[in-house]
Amino acid sequence: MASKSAPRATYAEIAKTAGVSEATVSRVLNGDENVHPDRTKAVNAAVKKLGYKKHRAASALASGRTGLIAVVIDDDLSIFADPFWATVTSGISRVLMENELQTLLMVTPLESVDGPVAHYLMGGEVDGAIFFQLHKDALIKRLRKQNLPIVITGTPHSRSDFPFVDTDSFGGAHAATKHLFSRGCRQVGIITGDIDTTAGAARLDGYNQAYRESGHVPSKKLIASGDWSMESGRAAMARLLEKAEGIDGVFASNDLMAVGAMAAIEEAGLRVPEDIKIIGFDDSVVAQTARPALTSVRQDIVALGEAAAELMIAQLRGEEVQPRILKSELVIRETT
Amino acid sequence: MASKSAPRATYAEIAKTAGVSEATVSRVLNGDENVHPDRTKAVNAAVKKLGYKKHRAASALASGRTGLIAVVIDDDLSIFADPFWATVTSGISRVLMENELQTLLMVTPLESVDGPVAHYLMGGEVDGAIFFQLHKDALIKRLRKQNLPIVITGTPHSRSDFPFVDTDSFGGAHAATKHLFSRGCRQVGIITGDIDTTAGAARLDGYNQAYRESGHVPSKKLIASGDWSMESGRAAMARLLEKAEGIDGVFASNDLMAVGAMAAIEEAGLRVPEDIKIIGFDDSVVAQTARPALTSVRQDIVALGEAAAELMIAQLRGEEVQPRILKSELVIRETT
DNA sequence: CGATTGCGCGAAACCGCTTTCACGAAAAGG
DNA sequence: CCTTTTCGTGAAAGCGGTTTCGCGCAATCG
Repeated sequence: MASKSAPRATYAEIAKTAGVSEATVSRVLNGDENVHPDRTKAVNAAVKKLGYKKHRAASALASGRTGLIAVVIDDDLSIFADPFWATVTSGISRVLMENELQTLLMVTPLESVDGPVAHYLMGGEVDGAIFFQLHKDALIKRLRKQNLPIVITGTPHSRSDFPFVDTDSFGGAHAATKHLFSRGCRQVGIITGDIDTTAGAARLDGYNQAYRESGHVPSKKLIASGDWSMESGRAAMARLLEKAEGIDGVFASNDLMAVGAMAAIEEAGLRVPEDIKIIGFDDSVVAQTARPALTSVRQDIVALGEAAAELMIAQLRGEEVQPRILKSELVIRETT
Repeated sequence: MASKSAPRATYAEIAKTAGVSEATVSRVLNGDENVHPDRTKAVNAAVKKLGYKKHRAASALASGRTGLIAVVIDDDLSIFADPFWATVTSGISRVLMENELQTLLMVTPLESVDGPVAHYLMGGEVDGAIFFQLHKDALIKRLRKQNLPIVITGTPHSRSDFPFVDTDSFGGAHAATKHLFSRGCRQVGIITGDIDTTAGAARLDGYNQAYRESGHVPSKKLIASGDWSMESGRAAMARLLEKAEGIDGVFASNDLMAVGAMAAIEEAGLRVPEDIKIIGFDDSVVAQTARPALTSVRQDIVALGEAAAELMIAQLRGEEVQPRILKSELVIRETT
């Protein structure tokens, strides 16, 4: 199909022009210490002169290392439309590239432990896999058993020792809630995300903790559950307005729900932030485009991706790795 | 590193259990017609029995086909945070996977014609490349010359015969502008995107065309330029309000600028849609979260990705391909 | 100073699949 | 019935690196 205009250089040529054996070329190109400096120099010179680039497939075949890291999004397409994941991915990609690794993107529900993706991952086609939005971890366990380096983005449900990276949801929610109190709110409600997700649960925990520290007890009436969507935020806020009289502050577990809540408040004839103050989570575009602009908990999403990639690379090097939790930060705008 | 618990099956074993030669196994597995049905059956049975999966690297080395398609985003990380590109990518990924191809993601500025990415692409590491957000096409031309199948997402600047896919920007802008007139607007302005981009120019053209069809001539005062950002939309709208008295409708070339414009209108003490009607482009999340909810031109972004992948696959098959322009559609909400 | 150790290096096997080549058998032609 | 094609097939030569193995040589030891 693709005819190569410039027939790429091979070890054979490098070996010849450098006056060494192919074995030595390989040693130099793979950073083997035990090569005489002179030869190393000769090889490097030949490499540069010939504009040599290693042939991945050949290298992979011989060494078993493909130089490919899969980024697996265990969901259908829609999830990837969330800028969050795209941003994480770009962070991953950058770090991987710097380390001579390529990012293989797989957006697909991981139905079964032996679906096509599973086979792909277990078939040694990649050197490691980074998971987003993991639903069940049966597959992961299998992969782990095969010594496939794994990193999970987001806190996994099971208490297993999977390497993972995540934002400090608890801390962010805690800070947000505290900020609402410090701004004079007395009755602070929360709109939770899907409680089955670890992030949803952690944000609720952070809220509860901050509430207790303020010396009060959060009434059940102040807690309304959503599912991360704008519409669910609007509905949850409507319920709060009805049940929790005197509510004057709301921590929404993500920006989309916060915007929904703002709509509900407006519909009820109240004003943000005068009557009710609002904080979101994620500091996404919608936080910035909302009017009034939404105070939100920012996570450094690119850094999250970078951390994931770094954890992967550490594993590839055979190092032991610890989960990494990234700090979050409150960005104060006009809704508080 | 990764010790394989189950040492994968090879052609040798399949050949033995099927009672044929490795060559025949290869033929069957690659869809060669000239194999006796009996042997084909035997091979397929053996494959299933042994749970065989082809070893990509080996296959790639021998055949020169890697099964990898690069998705190259010629920009820094930030661009990928735009849900637009992520969504396109997910569409691409889905179609590629269905065709046994994998998506290799490369997010990086394509500085030069012989940067690392360029070499990577020219080095036969991938079977094809799909480009986003292409800045200059020197590299593309080179790749094309090497017979590397290429697809560009978005309309390329040069009139070259690159296969590309795009949304009908002209048509969308045209429909949006017409809609504003039909809603009773008399003085319809436009906030353009970056005019140097083909999309920016096409949207302006569509606006002009619709204006002329309405029997009027668009005054220069009604045209303000932005750069796709919310802030630029706000500034552009402020200028329009100042210069173009009587303006009662605005087509913003994307949603972000539309939202910025709405903010400016509100700041000026006017109301949307009563005083000024607004239409955006993209139908992104912000269009849905804006209050009032923004009327916008929707493009089927996933389909755009799918079309890109299909064009790639067609080229891989050696077929001639035509550019593909996808229809856009007006989604009417509360701002018109 | 002979024996042992260790270092640097090349020969060659190998990774798993693809593809060319040539050969025997069956089909077609005379 | 014999020759010429056609068809199906296996043997074997790669594809381009990596890695094991063992050899010569110099440094170290007793």
